[in-house]
Amino acid sequence: MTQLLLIDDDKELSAMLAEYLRSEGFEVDAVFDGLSALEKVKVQQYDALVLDVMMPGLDGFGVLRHLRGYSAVPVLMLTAKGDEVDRIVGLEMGADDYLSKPFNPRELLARVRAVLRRSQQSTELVADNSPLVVGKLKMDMSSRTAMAANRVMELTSTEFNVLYFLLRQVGHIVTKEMLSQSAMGRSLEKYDRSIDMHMSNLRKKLSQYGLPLRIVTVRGQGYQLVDKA
Amino acid sequence: MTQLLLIDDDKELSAMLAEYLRSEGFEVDAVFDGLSALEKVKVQQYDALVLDVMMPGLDGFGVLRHLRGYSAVPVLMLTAKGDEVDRIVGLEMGADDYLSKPFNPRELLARVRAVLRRSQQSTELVADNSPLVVGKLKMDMSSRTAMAANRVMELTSTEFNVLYFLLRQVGHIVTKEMLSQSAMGRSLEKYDRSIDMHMSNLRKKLSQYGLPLRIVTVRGQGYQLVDKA
DNA sequence: CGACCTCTTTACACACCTTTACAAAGCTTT
DNA sequence: AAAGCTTTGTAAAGGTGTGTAAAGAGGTCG
Repeated sequence: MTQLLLIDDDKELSAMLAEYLRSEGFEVDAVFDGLSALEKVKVQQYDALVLDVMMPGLDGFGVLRHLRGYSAVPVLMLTAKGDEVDRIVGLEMGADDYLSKPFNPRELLARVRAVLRRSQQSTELVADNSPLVVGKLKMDMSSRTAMAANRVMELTSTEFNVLYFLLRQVGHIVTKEMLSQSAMGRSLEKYDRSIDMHMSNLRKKLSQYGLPLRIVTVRGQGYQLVDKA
Repeated sequence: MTQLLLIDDDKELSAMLAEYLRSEGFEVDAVFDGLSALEKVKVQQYDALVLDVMMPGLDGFGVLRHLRGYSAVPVLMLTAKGDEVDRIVGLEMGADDYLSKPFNPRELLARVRAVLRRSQQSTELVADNSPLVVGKLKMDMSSRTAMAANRVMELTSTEFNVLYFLLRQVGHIVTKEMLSQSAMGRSLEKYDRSIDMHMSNLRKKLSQYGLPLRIVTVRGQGYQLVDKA
């Protein structure tokens, strides 16, 4: 069953949308403010979020910014202003799609489905552990080996995890928190510089093996693997 | 030419609205009952419908329900004053927007345009990070690089974010609040001058790389990127 | 045990971002 | 037109985040 979380302070609209989405076969939870949403997401795994921008207290952008520090769950944003700029701000902050209020519920349904379809495609890649290839770099999770143009890369275990995670998100920013979780299985603590050191070492190895890949620092946000070719 | 169909049993109001919308550049047909409306849409393709709920015979809901069996044409509904239930029923049945009577014709115009814009937008691909090109400047989010006529621009992370946001809105004013949200991920606080400093630095770099782009200040409102070419 | 490997922490330099401070420009009030 | 207030431009100071060498802390293996 596909689980959705609806976050909108307009309770009447929420109820209506929830009912409509349930009638289409989704399991729907609804909360009416940003903080409740963050709490909900902590204890329950959702397939997608429908998030209103305009809310008292923590608004939609705030929720999204917080969320993107540790989660890649698909988010569809709703905004009252039919304003293109809000849409772009949202998308740049990591929303997956956008719908301006008022909207046709059927369009919401179509977009929720589209967002789910897209995320499904990328999680299929995740679930399957067939080799991941970008340019001259090939990484195989099942044998935990990395090949740089047919040459085996000598990577430590953590380096492998870090590079693998970066490679899966090539072209996108990943936060240190995400890297810490996925490569070392723990939360990032204050003054923890491990990730930085692994990055430093990985950069050396990338150039040492002549790979046209760069690890770009995005100050205050994280790192991004870039394919120069 | 954009084609509209007006459906309202009030002939005097219809005539007035039709004339007003024509003066704004639309092609407008008007009918005065639900059945005529359904016949009209069978033989003619409209870009949007303006549909009154309260009509003798087949009312607006009836028209909409029938219509949605075979058409996705954008529909703007006119409802009785402050009738919340009508609004919800209408949206649930697939209306794209609603307006309560009596209304300002200019608001009708704005909403018709909004509905048209949305219906056009909804087919566009969303969350797109393909390179953005304006004149000699090309910015690519997936590699976080900016090229000034084939020369890589040396930009800091935040400068990149700011310029990217300005570029997406080239020719339009963007507020400092929006810039702060999209480039730094936080709200603009009072006495916060960071954006101003980034603008100052970006202006230096734009001229340093010989780009024919100016960052224009719009006092009290924000900034605007202008292509001089 | 010591030699080796890996990961983490420390330490310092540097780059980047924000704040401060003041000058200048623009708008409003008198 | 002058005075007063607000907003903006920008140099410089201050604070924070990042790069990386080196030392420390565990672990494994002979």
